[in-house]
Amino acid sequence: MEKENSFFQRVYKVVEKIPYGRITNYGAIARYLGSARSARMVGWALNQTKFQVPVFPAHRVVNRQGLLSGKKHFGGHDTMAQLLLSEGVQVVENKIVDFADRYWDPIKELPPISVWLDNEK
DNA sequence: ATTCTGACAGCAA
DNA sequence: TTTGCTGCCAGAA
Repeated sequence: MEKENSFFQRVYKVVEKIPYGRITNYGAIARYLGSARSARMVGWALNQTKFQVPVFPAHRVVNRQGLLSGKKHFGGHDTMAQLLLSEGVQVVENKIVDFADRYWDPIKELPPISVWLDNEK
């Protein structure tokens, strides 16, 4: 069990806000949360959301090159790619085709994390 | 308690 | 341009 406002919890809150059909990357989330060098941990956090119900949109997070680096953690074969395809996001050879157009940056789209946290108190 | 290992990314060489 | 090291946080051994 983690603390309520642990880094992990924050990651989840941000990922939940990623719009349908849009994607972002690990680094962007880390930066948004104020620890720019924790991109790695974002992935680690998502790893704990496997097989969660309702489906946690972890498939909307890829690495900065648009590659589905977390693919293997979705069990089966191309589950991650298929989830994306079902949202209209084209994937070719583990890579998102129109990455730039689909890109969603939490830093631009969401209010500052500080404001957000206040809101929930 | 200490050490290791990640779904990454930035920077030094 | 490519490779390698390091930071960051949490959990497992």
